[in-house]
Amino acid sequence: MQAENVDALTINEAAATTGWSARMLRYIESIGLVEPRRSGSGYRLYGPEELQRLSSLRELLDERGLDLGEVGFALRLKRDAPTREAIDSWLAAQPARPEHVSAADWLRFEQEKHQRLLAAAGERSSGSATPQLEDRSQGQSPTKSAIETTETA
Amino acid sequence: MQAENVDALTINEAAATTGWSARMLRYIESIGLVEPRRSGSGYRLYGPEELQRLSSLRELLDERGLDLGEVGFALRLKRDAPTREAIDSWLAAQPARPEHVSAADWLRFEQEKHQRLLAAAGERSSGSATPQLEDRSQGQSPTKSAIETTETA
DNA sequence: ACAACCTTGACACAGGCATGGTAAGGTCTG
DNA sequence: CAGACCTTACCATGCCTGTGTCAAGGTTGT
Repeated sequence: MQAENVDALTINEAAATTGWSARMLRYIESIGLVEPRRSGSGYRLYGPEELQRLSSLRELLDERGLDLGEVGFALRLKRDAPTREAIDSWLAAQPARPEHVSAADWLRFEQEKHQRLLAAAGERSSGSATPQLEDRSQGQSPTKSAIETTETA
Repeated sequence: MQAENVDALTINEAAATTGWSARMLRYIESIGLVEPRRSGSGYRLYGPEELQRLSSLRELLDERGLDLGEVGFALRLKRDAPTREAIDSWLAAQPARPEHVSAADWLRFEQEKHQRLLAAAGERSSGSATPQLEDRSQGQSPTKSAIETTETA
């Protein structure tokens, strides 16, 4: 059979044209990033799409500083909607507390949310933790609220 | 000074309520996933938002099987639009090429698309509202996340 | 003043990632 | 058929991650 590999390269040819080593091409396949089809006798056959993918994969790593695991993660994420949403929701809470919300209000809101967490987390540790840095003072310091990270300006 | 830490826990208290060890809280901070503010004397102060974030971070790892690097990657992705687009474009080529399109044609199309992306990425940096993940202000597509974007625009 | 807390820094260690190499054995082609 | 190519499987290496622990030294509340 010599016609099955039209438009496809074997592993060393693919390596030569994409800049990966044959070893790495096998590795990349093993982690699910590229899946070349196989010839009848088991040879890997890299078609244009695989070659394209491998080239841009290389750019991703070289120019963007990613690693294979990260790309693989993105790939998995693309397929796994629940995890994707979980991540999105985590990210949503992450860097930007809305600037226009007063820190105090926002904090109160968040605290409420967190209260449940604390309760759920259990107070089995209530005696041991010696919470001596608790909110014992409610005096309004003339400056601003306890959180100065937000300029609230 | 005892008023600066209103509504905030020190590291061991935070550890007790979030299920992480103090050691890990420092590590998590070192990789940029959570940034507690500091007291005047340098103590870490974990407010409700940090506690919330730490708790859901734990869920992400325990229930979703992620690791810190992956979450950190998602976070970086949220902030780095060019890389996000590069990944999106890579993913676009990934799972589903319409079976009826000749690989050669498809490759040509992808290359073209890639060209545009590169061009666009080059002259970005003056762009205004870099679209954030949760930035569904006028959402027209329901669940759009960092890695989902590329349905053949 | 003293215990209990906090800080940074370091050593350690298991496991995973990214690579290369090598060996034993099929496949293809001149 | 022989040589060049492919396959899988294993061993090795260097670096990174996640985690603990210990040390020397500030901070804090009673």
